[in-house]
Amino acid sequence: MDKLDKMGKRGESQEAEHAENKTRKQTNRGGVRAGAGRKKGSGKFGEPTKVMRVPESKVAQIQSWLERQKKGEQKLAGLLEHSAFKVHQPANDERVTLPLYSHKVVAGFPSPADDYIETTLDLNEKLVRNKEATFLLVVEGDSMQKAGIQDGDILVVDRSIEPSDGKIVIAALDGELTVKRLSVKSTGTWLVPENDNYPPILVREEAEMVIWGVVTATISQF
Amino acid sequence: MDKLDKMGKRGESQEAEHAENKTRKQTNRGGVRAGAGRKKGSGKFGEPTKVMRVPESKVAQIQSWLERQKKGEQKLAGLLEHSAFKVHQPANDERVTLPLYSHKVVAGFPSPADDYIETTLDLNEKLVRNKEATFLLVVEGDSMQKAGIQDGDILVVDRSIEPSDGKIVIAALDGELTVKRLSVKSTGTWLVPENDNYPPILVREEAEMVIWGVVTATISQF
DNA sequence: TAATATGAAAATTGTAACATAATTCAAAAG
DNA sequence: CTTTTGAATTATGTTACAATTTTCATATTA
Repeated sequence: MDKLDKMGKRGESQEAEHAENKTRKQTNRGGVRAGAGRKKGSGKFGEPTKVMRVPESKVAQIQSWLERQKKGEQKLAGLLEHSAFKVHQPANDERVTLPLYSHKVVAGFPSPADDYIETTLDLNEKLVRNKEATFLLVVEGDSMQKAGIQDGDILVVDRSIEPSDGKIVIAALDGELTVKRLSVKSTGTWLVPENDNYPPILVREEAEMVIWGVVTATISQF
Repeated sequence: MDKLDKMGKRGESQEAEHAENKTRKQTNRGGVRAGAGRKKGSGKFGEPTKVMRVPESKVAQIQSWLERQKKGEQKLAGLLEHSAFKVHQPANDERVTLPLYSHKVVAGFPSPADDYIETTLDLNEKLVRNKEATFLLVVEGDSMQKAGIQDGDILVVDRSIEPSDGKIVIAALDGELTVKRLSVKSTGTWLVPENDNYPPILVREEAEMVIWGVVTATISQF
């Protein structure tokens, strides 16, 4: 209704103008100009779009996902900028050191005496080489069980380490996060679980894989 | 019906002359029949579809996701793999050093970039509850492999926690230091390895066992 | 009679097309 | 100089359409 009304109004006014201005076109504003008109990429997606056919039941999910992707990309961009391979020395103001006992030394001695303290260790320093490029993730699933990565573990992920063959990586494959061992072979790039119940995943050319970082440690809490 | 059709067929040559078939094309095969044509739901999605406009860069991901959704029900294992991360409980500590990302699985369409910074976490605070009573040990051997404790791991041991049934403990049994799961049964006290290649150890009355502490975490570095 | 081939009907599917809607900016108006 | 105007241009949701696929009663063949 509204739309129809607008159309009608526009048509009317044009007719009126036409009548008053004796057959002269009234285009004395706007018009053909270089740079006129809406800018490309000014839509809500910021890029060209395509129409695609999807099952009815999935429409809402996809729309929701696209919304979240939009917001998330901004945050991810910020993260990438922020942790772009800059080495930063961790402040040692709150340095916590713990006694590290050597298994060999204490073997045969049933009491924990201070004499057997081999060294002291700060867990942050031990586990975090590059503070600005490191983040933590919690694992769900057992696909890396043989590598000692268990369900519920906290992974220490270093974004400044170059992903290479044999490294355990956090990979976003077609938008889904997984932890797998990266295998770069002549047969292609593979994401290999360390659990016989799971098959290796071939990263196809058309797939979109983003490596978030390399896993440097895993922490299991009991 | 059958008979009528047959009659029609037989009168084929006369169809042009006699208008028995009223507006029927002179089709002698196929044609309007109850149950003719493609069945509903026979498409690749098995349900009605809609067209929607999406950003070009997301087309491949959505298609890939739809593919996996389709055959997703078949492999539960694969499904679990895809949601390899869960939300981690935020630490209630004020002090923060490392970002802890969480991966929320939203309505089956996970978005790795959505609200992924859950909190920040200090590893020392996360792993050490009682600093004065905590020490670290380096593991030798694989007797606790199934518990995720590997050779070379760093164990976080808390001496202030009361050893009890089911806890993983550092025990000095007759002068030999081991890490085992403590099992207190009616049959006696046992030190149980988590590796089928090692037998449980019965702690005899006359044996001298000293529990050094309870293992609260294990750290594997790659 | 049984098995195979045929082709129209019905549904699917990818993409083009269309109608608004939203945005932009130079020129006109104040 | 500031505000208003409106054509130009792109974006967006939906419909339309042509090509494809599937189905099955019937015709044809064996």
